[in-house]
Amino acid sequence: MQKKSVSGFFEEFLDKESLFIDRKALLISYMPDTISHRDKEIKQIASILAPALKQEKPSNLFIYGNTGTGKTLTLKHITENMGLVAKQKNIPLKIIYSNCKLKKVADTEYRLMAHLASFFGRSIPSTGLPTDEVYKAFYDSVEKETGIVLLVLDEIDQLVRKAGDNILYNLSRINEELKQSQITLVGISNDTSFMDSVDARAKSSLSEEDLFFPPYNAVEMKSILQDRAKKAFKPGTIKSGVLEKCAAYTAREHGDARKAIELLRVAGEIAEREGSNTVDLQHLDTAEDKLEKEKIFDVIKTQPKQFQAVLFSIISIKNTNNQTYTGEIYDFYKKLCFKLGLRPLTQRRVSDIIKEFELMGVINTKTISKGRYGRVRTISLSISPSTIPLTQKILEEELSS
DNA sequence: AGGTATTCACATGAAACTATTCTCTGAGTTAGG
DNA sequence: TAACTCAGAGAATAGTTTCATGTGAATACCTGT
Repeated sequence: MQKKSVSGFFEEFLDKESLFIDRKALLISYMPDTISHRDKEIKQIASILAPALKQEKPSNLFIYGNTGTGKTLTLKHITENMGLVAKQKNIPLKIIYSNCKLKKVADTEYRLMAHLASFFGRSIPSTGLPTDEVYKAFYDSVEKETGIVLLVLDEIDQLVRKAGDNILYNLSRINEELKQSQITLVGISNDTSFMDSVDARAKSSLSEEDLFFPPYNAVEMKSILQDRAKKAFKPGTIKSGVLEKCAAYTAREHGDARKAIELLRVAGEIAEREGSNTVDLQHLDTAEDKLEKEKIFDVIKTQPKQFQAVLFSIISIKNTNNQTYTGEIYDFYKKLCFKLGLRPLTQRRVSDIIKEFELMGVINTKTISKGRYGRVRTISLSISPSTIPLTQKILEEELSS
């Protein structure tokens, strides 16, 4: 009996037509062949980098723009093409792409250099060597390369924030010493004001050209979504209004196309699981909800206990009143630690943890001055109210385990 | 009334410390010739 | 004597603590009218 119903389920599953033609087109890793609404930027970047094909060193380039504005995609597109041309015409051109945000890969000076050296076939231990040794290894291998080296550092702001701006300075100085080859640095940054914080010396030697990627507006976003949807879904499966809403929602936030596409994918998956043969607005709403929950649960599960305790404190206080301050949270947190037998951290540290939660997008903070009554950081949750009780419950479980 | 000075409650920064992970080096040990 | 083992020195990193300094505006306190 049971067996039959299960096999029936599978048969039905196979019979059921999928909504997707190609789900891959909605994944973050997907590389479309053409990039829409970035013609101007593509042309500019290409003309800046083109000298590399003539064995002349292109200017260093910095690209700014919010997440999901197509910076990385555009640059990958261009460098891939350049690499192809170079290969065809036998031009020595080495393109290195490195994402500085990846933990344990390239997020410190040492690791970045080690990672870069690994592109030249040098393997460097993850620790134990002095940093200048690693620099030398990288320098040596670049020197052997003889030609132009295009060094693309994605999310370079993360690296500089963590490791200081002398990395930029050092990198720019390597060029002066290189005889056989030259490095061109292409930095990609999500933080628009990032260059302001960089040391003037490094800035003058590095930031020779820069380019800003504006966020997509709702119209552009819609056309991007349409392109992707055409590739990913069968014709006619998307109800009218879905793409519009998806575009409007994300354009309002930050013009983050990545998020819009992910939203669309999840909506599609939900619709398919429900056995619906169209994706409609209701699926989009569910998807939005689901993504938010996933984000928060992911944060909770991956953070250490101290972080969980702080978040739990924030949520617990938020339940009773709407505005909280660091001090109030810290008091609650200390009591909580006592109850849990946890050694409480200093307020200084908790203050940082709260800031990190903001970066993760779980809370919103704003520092305001209340005059005589001090300067405080007001904290509010950026989770939708419906998720809060569940979040609290999960936190409680995590903490007591 | 108008202007300065204080003061609160943290925020923010810098440096130093702790613990852990990893490499490298050289002394001591072992086994085979 | 060559190969092996193993402790100790040195590095990098994450996560924190300690100490120091900064901050914005509501109040307190003057001052001269």
